[in-house]
Amino acid sequence: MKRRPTITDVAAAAGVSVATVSKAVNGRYGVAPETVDRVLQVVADLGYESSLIASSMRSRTTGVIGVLVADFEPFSAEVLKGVGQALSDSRYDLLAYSGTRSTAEGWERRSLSRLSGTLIDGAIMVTPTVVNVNADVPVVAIDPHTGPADLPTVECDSFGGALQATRSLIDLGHTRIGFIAGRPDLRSSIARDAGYRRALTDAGLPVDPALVGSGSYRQDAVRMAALEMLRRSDRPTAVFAANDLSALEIVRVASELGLEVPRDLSVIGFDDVPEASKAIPALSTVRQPMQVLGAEAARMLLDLMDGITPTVTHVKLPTRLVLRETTAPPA
Amino acid sequence: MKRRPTITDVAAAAGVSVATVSKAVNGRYGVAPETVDRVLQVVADLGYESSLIASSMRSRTTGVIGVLVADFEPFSAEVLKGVGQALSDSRYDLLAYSGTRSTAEGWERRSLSRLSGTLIDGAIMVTPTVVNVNADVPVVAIDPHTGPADLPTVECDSFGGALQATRSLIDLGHTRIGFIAGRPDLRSSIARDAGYRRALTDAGLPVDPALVGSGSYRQDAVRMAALEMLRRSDRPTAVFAANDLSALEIVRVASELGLEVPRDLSVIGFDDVPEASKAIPALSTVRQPMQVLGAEAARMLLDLMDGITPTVTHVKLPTRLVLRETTAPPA
DNA sequence: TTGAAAGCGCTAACAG
DNA sequence: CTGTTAGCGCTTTCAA
Repeated sequence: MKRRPTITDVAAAAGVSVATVSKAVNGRYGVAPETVDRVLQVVADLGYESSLIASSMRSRTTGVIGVLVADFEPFSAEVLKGVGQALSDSRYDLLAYSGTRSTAEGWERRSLSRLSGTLIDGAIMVTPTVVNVNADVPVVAIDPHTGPADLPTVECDSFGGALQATRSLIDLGHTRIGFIAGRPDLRSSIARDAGYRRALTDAGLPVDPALVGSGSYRQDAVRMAALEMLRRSDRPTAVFAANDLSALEIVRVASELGLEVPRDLSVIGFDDVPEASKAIPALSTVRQPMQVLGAEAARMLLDLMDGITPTVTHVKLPTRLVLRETTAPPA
Repeated sequence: MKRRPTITDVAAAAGVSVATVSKAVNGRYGVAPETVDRVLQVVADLGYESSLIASSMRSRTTGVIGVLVADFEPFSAEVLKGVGQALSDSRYDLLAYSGTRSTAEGWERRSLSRLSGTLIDGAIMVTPTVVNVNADVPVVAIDPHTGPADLPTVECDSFGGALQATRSLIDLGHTRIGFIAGRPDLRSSIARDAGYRRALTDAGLPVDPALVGSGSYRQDAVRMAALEMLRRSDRPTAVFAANDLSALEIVRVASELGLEVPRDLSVIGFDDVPEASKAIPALSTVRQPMQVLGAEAARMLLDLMDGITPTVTHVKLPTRLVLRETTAPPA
């Protein structure tokens, strides 16, 4: 907890000006070799490291890529791993930022604004609520907001995944199938909702509004919706949830209500976060390649930053149904 | 990609000085209510957000906590989730930083130096190689470097875990048990090594240097060590690896060599990262509570930043053996 | 109640 | 080859 040495300290100790230190440290032309040596020696002695912040204020470029997330939950964590891997042999540092303080709508707008222009050379936004941002750096969105996307985006086939999940429930013999929706502002959530409805309709089953709850990916909202749905006398025998964390919460609620999964209730989630397969019983779900999502976004961003106009600006990756222990025919 | 508005833009548009804008935005005393209103209106219109970087250069405090990792691999990702959860209802933003560019020793020294003093109010370093850092903010280390730690630390019982893992192999009937070591600069790696040796010694088994490889947690090094070890005529019938990623690599190498796991070779890892249970065959491992590690560190850091001297500065959490599909009696 | 001015640590002209 | 100077966007005295 000693005070960090600044460029001024180094300059003083080396008996040169701060400008010379800057040049020496950054390997700029026009410094005598012996001066460089002396400066670097002092740098080593003092353990000096240039402040990323101060440098970035002047030099418009920092070699840092930012990943903006609402929260460090399992989904973002997986995406982050993918981005990290894709960037591991690039020359960029990686900075992940979550504005804990502003769960409010528009967090990414704020975060991006605060970091861009100085700290980061490019950004990846994960499940942004707002798509129309003003940054002075290239931005790629993963699983973006609904509405016109002027941003390059990477997402997965939510409609197809939801269709498949719901169909599998139907194939098992379920006819009363509930749905807990996700964040209504995300394009992917809407697609999952649509996939669910389509599967029912295709099978000639009615869509009962009483079996559609709004969870918004928030634990408390999911709990409330699940409680209401499962307490009904005509409760569903299966529920499809728009993401795994919601599905896991439903399983919890079911068990509190004395319902056994999957005997009394089948549950399918979406994402296949690590927590899904670790749960007891292991959660059936729709796997989306989260790490690939991140890696793909990183690749696009890298191109963008190199001034390359990407040929594909909207990537959609396939999903796959993974049936585990929370699905069974109705009792 | 419009240019981000700065405080100067706001000032101009509102017809006041930048100083006034600053005061209005930050709710300082001494600004006429109507001026405040006008300024905030312009702020909203322009979509202005103060630059985190510029602010942090002047105001010694930012409300941001930094987590410094070498890489966004599974272990750090889990830790990050824990930190995020612990901080979710604090007033702090969370910033995770990985210096991709400097895999070199001392990355955390550099990262910390570059971020602290300006950008972050406190830091958590994950598996730092260097423990003697000069930051001007409080720092907590997770799974730290060996050597005298003047830093508060959080880690798990690596010795006990390794002991248990190796013993379980012995109990299965194995007598030739290999070990692929981790990063020799980490205290936890050394403890795992020691636990392995102790288990063998306790059982009256010799420690064969030919069965101890150095992996350093790096895939290529692990591969080489595993290859060498498994090609021997007197190859081990079981291997304990200092972390899961190493163990997974060993399984891969074994299969390339035509050895079937666990029939021809038992493997146990350490950590229980999500990838371990998803692997085929599912990896037997020593579970360490990675998220709790992160949460615990966050709690300590919060105290430190509040000026509270923590009563316990070195937390050690228990581990638990999780036997899955990569362990069996020797053929 | 407001604004002018200094300065955080650093880089980039430009002089010397 | 080196130092002086001028900011980057912001906050904070201190006068007006």
